[in-house]
Amino acid sequence: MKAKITDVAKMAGVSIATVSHVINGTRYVSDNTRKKVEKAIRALDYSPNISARSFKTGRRNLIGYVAPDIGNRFFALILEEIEDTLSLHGYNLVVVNTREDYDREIAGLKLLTSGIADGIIIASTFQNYTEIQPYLPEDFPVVQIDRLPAGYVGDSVRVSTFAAVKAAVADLIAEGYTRIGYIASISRLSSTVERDQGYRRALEEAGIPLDPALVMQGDARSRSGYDCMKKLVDAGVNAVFISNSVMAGGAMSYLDNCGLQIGRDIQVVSMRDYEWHRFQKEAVRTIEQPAKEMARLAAQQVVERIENPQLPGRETILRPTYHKAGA
Amino acid sequence: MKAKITDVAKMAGVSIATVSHVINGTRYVSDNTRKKVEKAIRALDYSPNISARSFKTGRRNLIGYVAPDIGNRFFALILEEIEDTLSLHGYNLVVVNTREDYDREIAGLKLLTSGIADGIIIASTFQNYTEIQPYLPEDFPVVQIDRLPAGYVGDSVRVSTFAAVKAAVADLIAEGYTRIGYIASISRLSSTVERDQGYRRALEEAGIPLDPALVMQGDARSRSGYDCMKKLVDAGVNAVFISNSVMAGGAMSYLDNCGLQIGRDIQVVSMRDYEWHRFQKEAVRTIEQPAKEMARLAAQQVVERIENPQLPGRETILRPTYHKAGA
DNA sequence: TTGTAAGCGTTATCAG
DNA sequence: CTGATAACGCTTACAA
Repeated sequence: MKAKITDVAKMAGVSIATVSHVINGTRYVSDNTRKKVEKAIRALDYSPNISARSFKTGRRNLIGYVAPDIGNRFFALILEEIEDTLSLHGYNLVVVNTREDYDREIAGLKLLTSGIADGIIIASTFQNYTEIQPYLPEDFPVVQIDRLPAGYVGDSVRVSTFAAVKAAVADLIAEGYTRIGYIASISRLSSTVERDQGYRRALEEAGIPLDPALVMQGDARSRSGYDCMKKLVDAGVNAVFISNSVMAGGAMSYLDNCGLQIGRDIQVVSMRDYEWHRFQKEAVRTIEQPAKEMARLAAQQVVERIENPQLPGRETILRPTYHKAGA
Repeated sequence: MKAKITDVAKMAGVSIATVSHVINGTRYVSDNTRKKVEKAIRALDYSPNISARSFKTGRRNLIGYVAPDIGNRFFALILEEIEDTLSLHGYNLVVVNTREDYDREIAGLKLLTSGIADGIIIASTFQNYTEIQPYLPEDFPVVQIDRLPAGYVGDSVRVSTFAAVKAAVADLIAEGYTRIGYIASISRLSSTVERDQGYRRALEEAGIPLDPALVMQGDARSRSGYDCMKKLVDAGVNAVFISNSVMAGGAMSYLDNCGLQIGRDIQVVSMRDYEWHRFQKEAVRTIEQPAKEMARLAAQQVVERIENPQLPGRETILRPTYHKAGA
């Protein structure tokens, strides 16, 4: 039978209050008593019952990470960095993978907010904040990461890609490319919307009419990158902007299959959420998201919010970096 | 203020016991009372306090996943599949990333077993079970995955690669390749040891003496794959066996850099822990690990162990598949 | 410098 | 079929 605080108290000949205070360092205890208590703890191999403690204190030292696709290296990278940062602050990480599914996300939020977690970091699959708000108790510590549902006001960390996308597309135009295709990601996401706008604005400012045939709606998976690229090649593009790394993988796979060489036969600009494999490095132009940085900041932010609920909401916006030579 | 069970009981005009039983379906409740209770629950937007419940029951419905490197796609894949499987059974996943660090692994185990988790799935970085045994309370549900520390007896799920590695190397030999290099992974791991043996045995059975200059000790990271490949090329290999996907990425990167074409200038056989990117597919021979399958089985196994502690220990061994044409 | 005792919100054991 | 009520193990006023 696992030892409890009363056993320690009995053995050390003190009250349970004293034992508790020795453990938590929460009030002065004489050297002598402390030693007796510590000895008893060792002798009994005692460790506090975490469930009892969190029941009593209301804190579980657990943070939830609600991600749309853990299989996507971008979100896996964020996961890793969050875990790392949280462990520094004495928190552990509970992972919920929603697979871009509304119901799974809501179920996850319900669960996490029902007493499982002290706070949540979420990359929501919802477009509007009102759709998840009912499942986030008021004042529950939440940090939105990467994506920002419309109408949300509060803590968030994300990367603003509008300017970088616009500049990259403008750059293509300046070099004489005019038939510039675009493979978009899931349209309801704020991150997608921003990239849409960057693409459109660049064309607009150059006086190039938007050709709907060159805009492909992808679904953020590799397969759709492949399919969209195929259609764009058939439509005769000489350059393309791709909205995320996963689809870029698929798209480049297609280019490779039909012998088109990037940088020579076609220009490719892609968002880069994570490191690329070899081969892909040379000629592809990339807009790199500081994923780790984002994750670290988000983790710090939840912890701060938990430990100081009065803090005003903070919106952190990072900038991506454009690599014309590839990475 | 969040509603509690007493509020519901009061509103429905029943005892808290009845409310509890309605919620948990743990004893018969008349239709009438049930409806009253359910109505009150909705009206008050009540949900049970999970902390109180787990304090009382001693169950937290949380499983720990202790992985050596979440950044490695292999372990990320396993993570994803574990999460998926566990959620089916009503469990959530707590992730601890040890980064192949002894201290982090021990700290993680201490934490998880101290009341955080009901069970643990672990790919240990330790060679011997005796080193972690002190941190795993007797009868604590544990499933070892992928790696099997020496001396461990109990639940485990892994892939046996000895036969496949031996066959693949023998195949190279049969085709006339004799200078076959080997890039090994972290030597203390059971998974590495098995592959070592497969490689050695194949040479042995063909009567080829082992040339130490052709055996490189890697560290499971991409960089070391690159460096080891360089040395092997300098040593004049015409084929190579690589012990994991991550190092294979680095190794192939080197081959690419110096213009050596796989399948023509050099044969490459590699363990394949996860999907490859394009380009790498064609000529590389792979030994594919059923990572997802392994993860699913491990998750099911912890749950079974938790729900039926009497169950005899079960060791599950899966077989990899050899793809001579690549994937 | 330390002890006493009141809860925290459930579940589960009795009784009825 | 339902209700009282005693735990569960800890933290934290309040007392001394």
